Amino acid sequence: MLSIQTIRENPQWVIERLKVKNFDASEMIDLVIDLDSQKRETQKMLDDHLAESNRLSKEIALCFKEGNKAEADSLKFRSQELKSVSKALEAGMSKLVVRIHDLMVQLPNLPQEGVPAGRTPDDNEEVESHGQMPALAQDALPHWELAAKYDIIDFELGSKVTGAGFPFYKGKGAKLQRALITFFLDQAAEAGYTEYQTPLAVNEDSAYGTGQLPDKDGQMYCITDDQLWLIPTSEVTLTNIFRDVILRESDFPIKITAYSPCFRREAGSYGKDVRGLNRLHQFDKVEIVQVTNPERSNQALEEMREHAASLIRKLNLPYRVLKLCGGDMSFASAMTYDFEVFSAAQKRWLEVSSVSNFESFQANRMKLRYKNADGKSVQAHTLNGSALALPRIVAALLENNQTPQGIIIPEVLRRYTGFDLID
RNA sequence: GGAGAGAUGGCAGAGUGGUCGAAUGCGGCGGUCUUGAAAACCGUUGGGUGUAACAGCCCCGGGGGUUCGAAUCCCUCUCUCUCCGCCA
Repeated sequence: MLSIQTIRENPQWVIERLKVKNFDASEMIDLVIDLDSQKRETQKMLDDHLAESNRLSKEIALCFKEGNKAEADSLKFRSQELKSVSKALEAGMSKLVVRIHDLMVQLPNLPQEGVPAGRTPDDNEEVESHGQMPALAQDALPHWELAAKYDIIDFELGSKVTGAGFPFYKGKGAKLQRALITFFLDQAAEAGYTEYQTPLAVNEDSAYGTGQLPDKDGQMYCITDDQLWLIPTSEVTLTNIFRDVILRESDFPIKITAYSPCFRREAGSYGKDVRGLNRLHQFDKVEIVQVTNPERSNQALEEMREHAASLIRKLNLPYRVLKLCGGDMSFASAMTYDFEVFSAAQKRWLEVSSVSNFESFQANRMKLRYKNADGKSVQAHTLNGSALALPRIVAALLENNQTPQGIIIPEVLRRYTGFDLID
């Protein structure tokens, strides 16, 4: 959520910035500003009435002490009158607060100056590419066929036991999953991230805090009986650790990581996008999160970008990094890099990581602050990124590393898998 | 799941209707003393909103109610602890 101060002080600038995200905010901003000034006016009146009530109460107490009952009764009467006015003002206030809030949560985060304008993924800007495209044989197989051939992933069994998009991993396939998770976590630890194991479900406040609610609830699985949501990423649990927290500047940078399964409904997806491992309802991911002060957050973003890139390099996969255009960025992000690996048999780029700086957008929502040098509490900045999401990495590894003898396991993973070939 | 107890400032812990935003202790910060440190002593020390700065207003787990007035009384929710049951 943007801060109301930003909107108050610079409405035109906010509108301009949001155009980069193809969001026409002019009407909403006007309305917010109007409601906000009404709110402030009402607040002032209400405060004055309350001040008078407080004063009268003290006077009444004094009258009782002096035994002046008649005076006390007349003051009581006045106080009651005041109170009914206060009640009306208060009702008006809370209506305004709700209306303002409802509008505010609909405003996306402002993209940074460097974010390219654009509407579709075609407008994203490639900022880095690395690695050789593998030269595969003519009869190279897509990963879902390789998975069946070597009996390492069973999609049909998942469909039977749970539903489409919930695969079983089996034998060397299961071990490969475990190896990747451990490899990613070890690398994160080496980069200074503290490992967490978090709950896999969150309450409504948390889902709201990172922005999944109020309007992205269609993407999450909900446990209605207990009003819990399955996490779509451990970003939700990791970031909500800091909900309603006031940190000290010396706590920065906070760097934390977690492996978790992620649950996504992915309503509306279809076709080749959901084939095999390309898009699942449950998948594994190692997430990295940083909380830091505003001055350092872009530096932190670059550091996280390099971390994700180094993982892909170590796995020997060809990849490219895209700076997302305004239209392709998420609601909450101010700057996002996407990482795509090339999955050679499908001949497709697959997104395996997304690293974002949310600046104070999430922090404002969840009241995450820190005390700066002046002793003022100000909003911290939050960032997160995948490091990395497993299924598409597995897809690319299977496809790119296939040989007549079997699938070759990258050097760095062998100490974790205990084997160097899937055959 | 059943029975009971509780939730107060960074922590501990007073406060059961009227200058209580809250005693006291610890911790933190500043100072005196010291070559330096410790100890001792003195001072200071919650959050939010608002203002040019004051003032004012709100906050004693969350929400609602009673009252002129609520940390204190009532209702409700959440959480914690103790005992019993069940259980990886």
